[in-house]
Amino acid sequence: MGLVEKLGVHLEDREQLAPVAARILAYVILTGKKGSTFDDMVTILCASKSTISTHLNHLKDLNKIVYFTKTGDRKKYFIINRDMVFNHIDNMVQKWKEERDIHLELKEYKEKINTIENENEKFDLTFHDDYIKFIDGATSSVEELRNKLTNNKLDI
Amino acid sequence: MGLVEKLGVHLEDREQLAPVAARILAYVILTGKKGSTFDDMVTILCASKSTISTHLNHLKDLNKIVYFTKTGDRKKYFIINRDMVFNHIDNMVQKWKEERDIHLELKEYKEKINTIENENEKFDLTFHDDYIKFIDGATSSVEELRNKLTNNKLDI
DNA sequence: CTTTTTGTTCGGTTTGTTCCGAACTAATAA
DNA sequence: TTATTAGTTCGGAACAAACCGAACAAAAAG
Repeated sequence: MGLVEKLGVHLEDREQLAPVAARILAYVILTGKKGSTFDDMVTILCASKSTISTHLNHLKDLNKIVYFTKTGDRKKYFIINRDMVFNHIDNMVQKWKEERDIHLELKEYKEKINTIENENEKFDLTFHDDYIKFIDGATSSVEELRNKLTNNKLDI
Repeated sequence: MGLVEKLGVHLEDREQLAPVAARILAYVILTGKKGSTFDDMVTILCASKSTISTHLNHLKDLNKIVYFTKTGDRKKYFIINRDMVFNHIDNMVQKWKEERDIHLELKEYKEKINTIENENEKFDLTFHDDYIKFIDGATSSVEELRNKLTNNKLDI
């Protein structure tokens, strides 16, 4: 499946995962609700058991995947965590918040310097204001969207 | 300056830069419009000339920084590119577009499988629909915001 | 024409990441 | 009890990234 590779490359970048970890996630997404087992992944992704084990636990720790079991079957069937979309949004918003705090801190620092510095070396603060304005707008619109998605989910 | 470190750590993560490259960007941001020179950075960031040279050129290639010169002075004075906010937004939107395409491709693939698979193994497509809906909403609101910021800039 | 300033380029070391194999565990099956 | 299944843990190999120092270049200054 070329799709595993294509999606894998994308996830590697977006989720900051090691190559095999990204392939696992891609494969789990492509396999869907019937679930993928440890052995499937060892075979299909051509990776060692230790590598699969490590990354699988890592992905579980990151809440990217969950698993179900079948009675009388010791295997774990891994599927993506349906909350991944929401976690993704929440992480994004969280990072924006941190970014906003840093810009506020920078602005504060520069304002302090500005009071003692001579006129033509004064800092231009519009950069930080623009950024903060952007973050505020982006955050509120994305959060609004998140709520809309939550409501849609409840409708089903 | 602890702020260089704090901002540096943040930029390292957000812009995917090497430690020293992120410190350079942080220092340039904190120095403001009076500009930072090559030698300033070698001294203050405690890095070798080769390291500063490489990363400085890299940041220039990435359009993160620009420089001005003074007549009768060979030094280059580096400042951040004022378009960094817009480039950041554009990159984000670009990545979202790529993500959207992948979700469409995945959905297409799963729809094809669904026609031949038995009922209880059918793929659930709402995941991709949710994601695409999220990306569309996020993109349009962020682009609207971008336009607002552009207009504000013209007002000055 | 030699020295200084302002960098660049190259080779190598250090550091960190990613993956593998081999040995292990814990549970079930024979 | 022994074998098999389903994984985990550890040590290290292979590779990649980040940084440094030394040698070099190009322009201006002395």
